[in-house]
Amino acid sequence: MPVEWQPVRQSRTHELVLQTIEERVFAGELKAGDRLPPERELAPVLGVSRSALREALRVLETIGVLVAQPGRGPDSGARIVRNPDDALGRLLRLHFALGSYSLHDVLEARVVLERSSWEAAARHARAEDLDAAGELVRRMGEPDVGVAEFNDLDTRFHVLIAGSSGNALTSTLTSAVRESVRPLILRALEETDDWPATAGALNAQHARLLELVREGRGGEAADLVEEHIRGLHGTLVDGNDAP
Amino acid sequence: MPVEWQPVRQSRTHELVLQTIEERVFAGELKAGDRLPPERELAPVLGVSRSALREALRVLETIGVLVAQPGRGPDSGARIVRNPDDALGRLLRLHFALGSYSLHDVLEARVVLERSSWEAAARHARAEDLDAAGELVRRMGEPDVGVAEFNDLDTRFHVLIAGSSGNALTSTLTSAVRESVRPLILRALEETDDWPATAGALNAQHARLLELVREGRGGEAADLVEEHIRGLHGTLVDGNDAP
DNA sequence: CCCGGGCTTTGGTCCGACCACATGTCCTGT
DNA sequence: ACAGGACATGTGGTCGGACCAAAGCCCGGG
Repeated sequence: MPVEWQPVRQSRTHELVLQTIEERVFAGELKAGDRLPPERELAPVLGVSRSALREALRVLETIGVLVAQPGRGPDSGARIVRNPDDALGRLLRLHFALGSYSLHDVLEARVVLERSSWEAAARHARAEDLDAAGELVRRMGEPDVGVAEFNDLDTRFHVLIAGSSGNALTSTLTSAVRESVRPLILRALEETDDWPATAGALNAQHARLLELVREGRGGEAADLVEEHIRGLHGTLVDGNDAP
Repeated sequence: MPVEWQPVRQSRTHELVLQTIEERVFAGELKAGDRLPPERELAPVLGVSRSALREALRVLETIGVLVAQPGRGPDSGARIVRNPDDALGRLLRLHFALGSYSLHDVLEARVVLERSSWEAAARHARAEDLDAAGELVRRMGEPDVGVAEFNDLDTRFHVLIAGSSGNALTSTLTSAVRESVRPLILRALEETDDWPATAGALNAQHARLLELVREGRGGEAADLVEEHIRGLHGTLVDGNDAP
């Protein structure tokens, strides 16, 4: 089998900086909560300019492993954090907009991830999460709720359940995937003929889902959430088509 | 319900630049393949310094929607691309190293994603992909294959099937999740007592999986791949524990 | 016609300076 | 002694200018 060659072009210094910082993370020398030295100190230590260092830090920031704050005091400077959700959300949103993924792809991924989430939630969800979800359902059921607010509450509902499943990774993925189609779903809901009826039907499924989870019937919840998602996505118009 | 407040701090100009570029992507004005104006032109147009613009471009680059090349000619400059895999892989790798996700989370996510991939592959996979996968299995079956190479081939095997499932998103996610535990799996394999036996057992499952896909028996393939993954992850030692 | 060297364009890097802001510090007035 | 405010300090954020390296383009010489 022919060996796969790939370009080396590792000349860019900010990538080298990035690599050394990543290595310290992999080695466990940098943990969440740790602070990096100030840019003006770290740059000469690494032998690079402040600009190059800053670009590396910016990369880490967009990945969600670093935040930076100016000023003085214990919270200032660059700190290692764990915030993958925003980063993953932006990534998927942009790539979905660029057509890297078709609507069909997103639908199937949502089904797979949420089936798993609901099944796990039926086993592990804490009562307070379910209560919060119930509150969201109650609010979605009020007659004066608008399309935009409904979409927002629906997102939070699904993300909340994913979070209560006890699996941080599938929770993050679920959230990001749901976010990536949020504008599409919003547009579809806005074009609904009979909005109150649609909202009522969707929310009835929400209530039933929550009920199933409360009773620990994960399998049925998984089936219902699949139906729920497929039904909603069926009304969406695809702006993209997979390459 | 209390309204959720969140800090505004939108002062950083590179984020504003990022926002305007993202808007053009969402509006469809920037598509894959398009080229951005040179930095020295674009920066004054946007009313920012070149540094701030560059940091925004760096963000887009780490998300995998932009590549930049110096020089002259049709391939030079900053171009919009669609390459989410590397970005997502780096993101998950770092966050796994930071302990954002436990090994259990990754295991469950792998199971869910790959079950779906194999089921879909049994329906959609092209013959050439299966032939390539067969070649990988053949190579993994040779007695002289080392641990590192086996790990590499195994990764490519699973990623190849995910790619042949016809779903770009689950393929990307599968690949990224598999990559995030690559070093862990490598270490586990290195500590195996009877390496040839382990390799043989794992590869027998690979061969059987491929056979099932060729025969279109997706459900059985899904079950077997779940067993395959759970078996392997059972030998891993967790360096992280979910927070 | 070919070919080779210089030119232009482009991103990559570096340096020095300044800005905004939050905090610490110290001085002063009561 | 205490409180309040003015000042110093440290941090990331921004800016402008300069130079470097590489990849194509162009033109002149053979």
